[in-house]
Amino acid sequence: MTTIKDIARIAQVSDATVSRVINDSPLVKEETRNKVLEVIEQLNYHPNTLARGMKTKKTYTIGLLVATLTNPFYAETAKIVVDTANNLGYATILCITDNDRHKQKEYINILKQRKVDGFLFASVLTEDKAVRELIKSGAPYLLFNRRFSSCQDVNYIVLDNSAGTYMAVEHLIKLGHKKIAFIRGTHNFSTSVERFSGYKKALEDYGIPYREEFVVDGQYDQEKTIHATKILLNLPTPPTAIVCCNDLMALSAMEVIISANLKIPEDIALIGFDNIDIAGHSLVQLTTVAQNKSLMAEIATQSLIKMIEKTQPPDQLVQLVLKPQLIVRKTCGHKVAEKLQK
Amino acid sequence: MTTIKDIARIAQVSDATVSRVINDSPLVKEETRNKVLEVIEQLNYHPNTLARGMKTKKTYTIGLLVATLTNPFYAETAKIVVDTANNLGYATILCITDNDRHKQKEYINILKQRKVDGFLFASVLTEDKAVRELIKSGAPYLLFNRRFSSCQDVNYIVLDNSAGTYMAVEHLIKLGHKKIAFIRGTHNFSTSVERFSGYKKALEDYGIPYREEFVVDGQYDQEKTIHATKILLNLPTPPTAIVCCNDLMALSAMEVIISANLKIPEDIALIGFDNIDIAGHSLVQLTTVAQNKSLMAEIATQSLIKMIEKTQPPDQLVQLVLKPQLIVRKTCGHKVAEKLQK
DNA sequence: TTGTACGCGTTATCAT
DNA sequence: ATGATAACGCGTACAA
Repeated sequence: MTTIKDIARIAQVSDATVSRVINDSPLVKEETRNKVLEVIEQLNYHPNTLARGMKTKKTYTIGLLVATLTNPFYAETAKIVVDTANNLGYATILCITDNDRHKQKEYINILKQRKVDGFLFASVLTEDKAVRELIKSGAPYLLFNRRFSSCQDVNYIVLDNSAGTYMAVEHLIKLGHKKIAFIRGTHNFSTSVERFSGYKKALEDYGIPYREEFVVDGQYDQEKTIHATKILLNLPTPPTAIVCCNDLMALSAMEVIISANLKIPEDIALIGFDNIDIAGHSLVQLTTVAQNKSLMAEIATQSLIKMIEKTQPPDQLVQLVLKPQLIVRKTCGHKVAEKLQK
Repeated sequence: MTTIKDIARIAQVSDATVSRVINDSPLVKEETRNKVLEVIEQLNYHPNTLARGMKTKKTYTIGLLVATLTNPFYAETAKIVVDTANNLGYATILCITDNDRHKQKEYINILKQRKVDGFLFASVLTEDKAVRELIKSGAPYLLFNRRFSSCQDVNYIVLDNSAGTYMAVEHLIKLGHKKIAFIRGTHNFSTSVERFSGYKKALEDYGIPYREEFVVDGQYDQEKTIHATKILLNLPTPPTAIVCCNDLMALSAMEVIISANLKIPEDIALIGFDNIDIAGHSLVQLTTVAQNKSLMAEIATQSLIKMIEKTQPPDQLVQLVLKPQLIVRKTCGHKVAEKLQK
């Protein structure tokens, strides 16, 4: 392993000079700079980030904590984070929490030991002691996609999830639907909670009574969603439309509806959330609420790094709520048939 | 930031003793050990991995280089790698290469500077100078999923891709198909090359002449696959079956076939490769070649870490070729209609 | 413009 | 069983 000393020896200068060259210090003669650069090139020398980090207290590394990668939303998100961070000179340590508090806590410790410069949480639960403590410790961090239920003093960038489902339900109502069901996600994800509240608010605003039997739990889980959908279909008066907390759940609901020999959208309209790639496939054509994932992930990464580099005043909170967009495809059809309106 | 010295001072022992406690050395009296542990607990002390790495030359970090995360195959793979590594005490730095030589080279340098203990390449091209050099330098590494075209002295774990398409084509032939097309992937991915050779071999073994016009380029790209499929459908004598180099391409081909008002499998049978989640969806029901991604990723990670920890003799190559499995679903149907057989 | 010397937090070697 | 000290590779204050 070649070190700064090897370079110094061969270039016949001191370690300090080599260090200056590496760090683009202006206090070095053009001539010696070139001589040093030459040797660096020759020996294919690369400074040791660890040693550098010991002095500077900077590792140029961030930690990204996501619940899962099998949900395309997080996969796409992670890609943007890694790319953006890399462009700004930061490496990304990936941690997969499975929505498990303990795993997340463990990962936080690992990242702390590795002295990462900042923490990017894509999937916090509605409350989390370990994350709160980390925040209190003053470490640069940012929550995105999901946030706490109480977030006054917390940095976050999220979608206006409530507005998203509101638009979806509104769209269905304008299509003539009155019996609109909702398949919920997990109760301790802010996305899920907020999407549910948007559903309720839209019903309320349009004077449609809230019916408890139309709200079932899918918990972002395939099995549970299948079960929940079956319950909806077997209701004495089943819904004419179903809004799902995300696309993956809508996909599962779709399977149940089809195997019950019902037609989408003729018998049942369906709307998802996230606009994952497959939702646009001609076989699927899922109406859904889109969020600009790339933008969110990019801004999140940039903001975090600004915080790290103190470009942004440390006491100033980052709190951003992005607007969703309804993507109308085939699964909610046009006007609903008269017979279903009753 | 609390360091080993703080602990030592408060516990009234030397740094060395604290270090011994941290590293579970037997050479420390039970009494003092407890005293130290208590202080560690109190101050919530965590050893600095960087400083440790400086001495031990071990960072307990690996680099994972994947082409993309938007392909579910890599997303699932990355999840397993991260989990497996974590269980063995290693963190994972994620790098996304976009199949770009230069990006990959840049990432290799970044990882070298960070002194990662090993490199896991999920998506090398059929040849790559930067990777070859890394290998020559003696760093622990493992190629998986894709490998070089010439691999005598290289560690790799891959699927028997050739056997995979062979099984697919064989299945189609036994169903009565004779006009079987193949949509190729990118020429400099070993997966693509090997899958193509399996296609050719099956035709040969069953005495079906190879037809150049039946082989088109999809290059693992949506647009290109759509274009390629259109070409196939517009042939004077179009194929009765299409084998795609992966599921994502099959999904795209499917869109074209459907929008041409052709039926799958009645008019055209379709087979993919990878068995991504969505392939099993009731709307899709794609026949495909499955590989045990999880197993491959897990073995790969474990093998790499064995190499790092020298549990495995360093001169012994890891070369593993896993067997694929044909998953028969609806997109290739039963016996093909007489009229198509001609 | 350049060099010397120290310290970052830890482990390892040598004493004791 | 424990402590003092050097070393890992680098950056930087200070001196020259």
